[in-house]
Amino acid sequence: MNTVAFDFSHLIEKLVMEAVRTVGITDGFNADVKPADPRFGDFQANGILPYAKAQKRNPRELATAVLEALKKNPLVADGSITVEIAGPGFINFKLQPKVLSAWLDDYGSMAALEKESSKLLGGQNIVVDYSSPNTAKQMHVGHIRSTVIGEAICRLLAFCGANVIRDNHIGDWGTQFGMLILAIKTEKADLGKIEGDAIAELERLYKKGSAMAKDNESDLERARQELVKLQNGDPENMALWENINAISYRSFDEIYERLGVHFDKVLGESFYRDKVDEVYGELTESGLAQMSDGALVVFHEEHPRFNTQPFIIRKSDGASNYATTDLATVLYRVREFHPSQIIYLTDARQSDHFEQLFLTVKKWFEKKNISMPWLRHVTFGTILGEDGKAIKTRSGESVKLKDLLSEGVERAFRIISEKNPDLPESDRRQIAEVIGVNAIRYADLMQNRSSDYLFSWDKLLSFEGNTAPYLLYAVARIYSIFRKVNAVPAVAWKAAAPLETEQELALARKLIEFPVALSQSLQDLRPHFLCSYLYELSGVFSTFYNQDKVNVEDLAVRTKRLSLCAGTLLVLKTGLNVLGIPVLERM
RNA sequence: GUGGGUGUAGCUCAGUUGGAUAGAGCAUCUGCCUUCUAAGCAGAGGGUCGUGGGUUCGACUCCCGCCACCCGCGCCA
Repeated sequence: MNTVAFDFSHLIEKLVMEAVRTVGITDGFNADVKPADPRFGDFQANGILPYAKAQKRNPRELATAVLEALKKNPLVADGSITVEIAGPGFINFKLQPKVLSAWLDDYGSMAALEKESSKLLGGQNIVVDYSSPNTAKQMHVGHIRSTVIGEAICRLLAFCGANVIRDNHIGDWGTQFGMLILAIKTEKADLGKIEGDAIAELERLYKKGSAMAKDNESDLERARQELVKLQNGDPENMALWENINAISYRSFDEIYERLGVHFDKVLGESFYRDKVDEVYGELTESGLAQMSDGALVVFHEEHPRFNTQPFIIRKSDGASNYATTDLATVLYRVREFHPSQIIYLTDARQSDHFEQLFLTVKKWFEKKNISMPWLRHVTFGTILGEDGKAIKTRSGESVKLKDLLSEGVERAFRIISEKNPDLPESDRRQIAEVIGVNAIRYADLMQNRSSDYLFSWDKLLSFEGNTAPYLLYAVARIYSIFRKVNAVPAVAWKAAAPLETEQELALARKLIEFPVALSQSLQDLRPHFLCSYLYELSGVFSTFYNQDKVNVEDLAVRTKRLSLCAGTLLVLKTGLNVLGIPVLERM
């Protein structure tokens, strides 16, 4: 049985709202509770000021009235929470040490944290469409964001109680196959007998086919023919296509394995190829789509741009495109998974496409009386090269994801070997794998996803400051403490001395903010809020670690500090797990 | 042309939706390893928040104008 609230900002908001009601305010009031600067308290309610302004009342007087009402609340009356007014009318709240330790006791296990957090989304089905590489090409640095941010969002949603369907919408049915098959046939390449890196060989063949088609009109025509044959189910080309996909999937899985990413559904665009006729039919029949220059398109009359900028759902040559399969995919997902939300992770350049898609689906579903899930386009910025321009897929210069990960692991291995030469090499290799891969992952997660970022080896592989190694280091030091005292990490607040030192209190106060950071990340699906929180928590822990020795003679003090360590470990582990990052017991 | 994004310390970035003295990391400088892992800790310097107006008790945050860069805009995904 829990003795204190999980999310104190909610609790305090409730207190304020109750107090406000007793002074006669019934509506139009927003408590606006947020974590406070430690100088002022643990939380602050700023809502008095805007309300007083709107009502033309004196904020200080109003705050005083609310304060008097707050004092009647049992938690304030018994001294668990102290309240005061500051400045023009801020209300500051400070939690007493016993309340902090009560929280740490109530929520001292991952199960307890997850149980509370899962109330946020309570079992709704959410489809997340992320990663989505194209077959016949290697995953490159540009795929990091969708994959890593997408995975973190899936884990965040799942931790907050959603039933997440991870769907990798592979690009396996595009125009690239005509040129690729052309090159394969020209070289008489045997896909079953490629030596070495098969996916790299496919990529070479694709580039060759692409160059052939570009230089020579008849080759371009041949490529088109190969594509048509494939789309008509020609056995030879189908066999090639299946082989190409098998090779591609193997290379994707290598990356996903390293990143710990596992999909529930891997339905490529090809999966929808027999479902597009229904889309043409329904959109035409319902009057949403019309012919224009030989193509089937959707205009949105009420929209200032999409009234003239078409959403092309069938090309003039009769072939389907991205828009078609996306429409068919929404319908399939709604029928199959009954989601409350469908979330797409792609870079921001596709905003128009998704806006048009969502508008079209909305009207389509209204006509067909299908309930509309919340369609969300979660965008992220572009990864830029040194020249400030987007790293291009076909430039041949793009950094392969595989190489990036290997470089990260290599660098990590050198550092570990230098810092900790006594560890056996196999241990150092394992540790390096976790640190290298997750330094890269974290570098992507820790910044606000909407901005572009400059690709730089040093940045992605940095091991200092706000990085995964810093967080993992804090975790490793906690494990080390428990090894030293020969105990397993667990909280034991009943036997602990009261929280006392500045560092102990600062750490406890940081720990109880976990639910706030979690909700903040969830609200806009921005993992960087959680990263910032975990980084700050690690910083507060490091200060505590340097100031307050844990392994001391006084048993009650030692128990308290060990409990703080266990609590910190728990929150770090849980938070990192939400981000998709495993922890290490030593490094 | 039009729509969107970005602009905060030398560099790379945060800034919880209008709150209290704008914060980190890197780089520079000063201290701290016989004591639980120094990938760490304590501290110093470094800012006209692109720019000009406006709104108000209060603006990096909201509104308007301007500048710079990036991206999208009919058969790629």
